[in-house]
Amino acid sequence: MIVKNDRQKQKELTKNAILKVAEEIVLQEGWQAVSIRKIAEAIGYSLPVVYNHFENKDAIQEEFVKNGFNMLAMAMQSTKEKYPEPEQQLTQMALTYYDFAFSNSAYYKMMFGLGIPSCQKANEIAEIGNFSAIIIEVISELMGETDKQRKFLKFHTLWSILHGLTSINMVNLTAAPDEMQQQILLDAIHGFIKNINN
Amino acid sequence: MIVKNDRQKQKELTKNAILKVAEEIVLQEGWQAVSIRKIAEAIGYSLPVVYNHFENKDAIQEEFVKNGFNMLAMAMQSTKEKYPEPEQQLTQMALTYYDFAFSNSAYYKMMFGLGIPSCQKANEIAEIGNFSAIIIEVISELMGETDKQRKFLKFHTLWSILHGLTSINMVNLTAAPDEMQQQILLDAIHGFIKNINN
DNA sequence: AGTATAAGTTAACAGTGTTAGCTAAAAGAG
DNA sequence: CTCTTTTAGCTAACACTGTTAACTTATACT
Repeated sequence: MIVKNDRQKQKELTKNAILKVAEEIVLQEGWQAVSIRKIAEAIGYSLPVVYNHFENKDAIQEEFVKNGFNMLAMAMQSTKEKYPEPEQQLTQMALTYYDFAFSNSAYYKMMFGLGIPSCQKANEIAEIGNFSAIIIEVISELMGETDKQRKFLKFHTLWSILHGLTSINMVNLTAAPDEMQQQILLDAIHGFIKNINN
Repeated sequence: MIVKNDRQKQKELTKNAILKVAEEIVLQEGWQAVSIRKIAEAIGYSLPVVYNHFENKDAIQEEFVKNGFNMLAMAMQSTKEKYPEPEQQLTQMALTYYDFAFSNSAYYKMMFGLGIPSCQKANEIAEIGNFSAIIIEVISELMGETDKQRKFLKFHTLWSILHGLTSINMVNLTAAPDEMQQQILLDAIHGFIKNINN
């Protein structure tokens, strides 16, 4: 029925409204500042209405994690298409990764916060699979062999390097100067590519 | 006075008691399960007494971060002393790092949680300096030159690799099989050492 | 028009970090 | 040994948090 569609449409609308207002708070004050009450007030409904669209607060966070991985995957895919050579692609994609993390640090923190609630379910998030696939594709072109497991291993190594650099700078543990950071990243990627067939 | 010493002694005693009970909760249920009320009840005092020893909850967490870095530094130093060759030392120290992170994951999460509260003050924590020094020492021996900045750069790269591997496995994002993980780590360290003079 | 279903409400439960204000005990001075 | 000052500790409260039960109102269907 048309009426039923209207209902569903309305439901999606308020669901989007919830995510939108949540994002505003996340970007301005971080995830810890998001509360169900703030969301409810902002969308003009009473508190329990939020629970009609999300089972709990963690479910909202999960949406941000998925969204974040999609954004990251799109950014890297777009960078990849700008360069012809795999080596160049990978290097530039690494810079894109780093850039994404700091331009969208609120998202990045939610995606990788070690206290992530859905820790067990993290490997079930499809969006991460898409992200992985994009990188593995480039790695494949750089590697002579085609052993799936070795490609996955190399992907895992690369991702670790990227995330490690990013997160250590993010918590500002070493306070490396700004101009040094890109150098470190390029140094690490260079080493990775040089060693990709070992 | 002796009396004054007794007072101070008592104060330190309850401060240690607070940290001890906090650690118990952290190890069993994680940091998010720690509450000031639980601590107060466990040490047999009323709630505000905790605030006589720590300015706020974040101050307690900071203690864990410091402690964690000391434990990690000691473990790596101890491993280092077991091997004569720098290359061997670095490889084994990497394994120790990884092992520490998963044997003391509650500590590790507090040390590196991206939502770390004292984010700005993180570079002021002296314990991190000690930890850095131990690794930089080994790197120095592996590097021909002695440019301080380049050594720091290499240290930063290595730490990023270690932390990246660790934390990505910790949030279980890729679900790499267990036997693969050590291989990845060794692969990455091998690449790092091979490239250390580039 | 009357009934079943869904939407939205208020109010409460069980927590959280943090602080103001009071009381009881110990320390220092006369 | 008493009196005053300092300190230790307490109760109670504030302003929040996520989550849920129970009730009301409005919509849809027979």
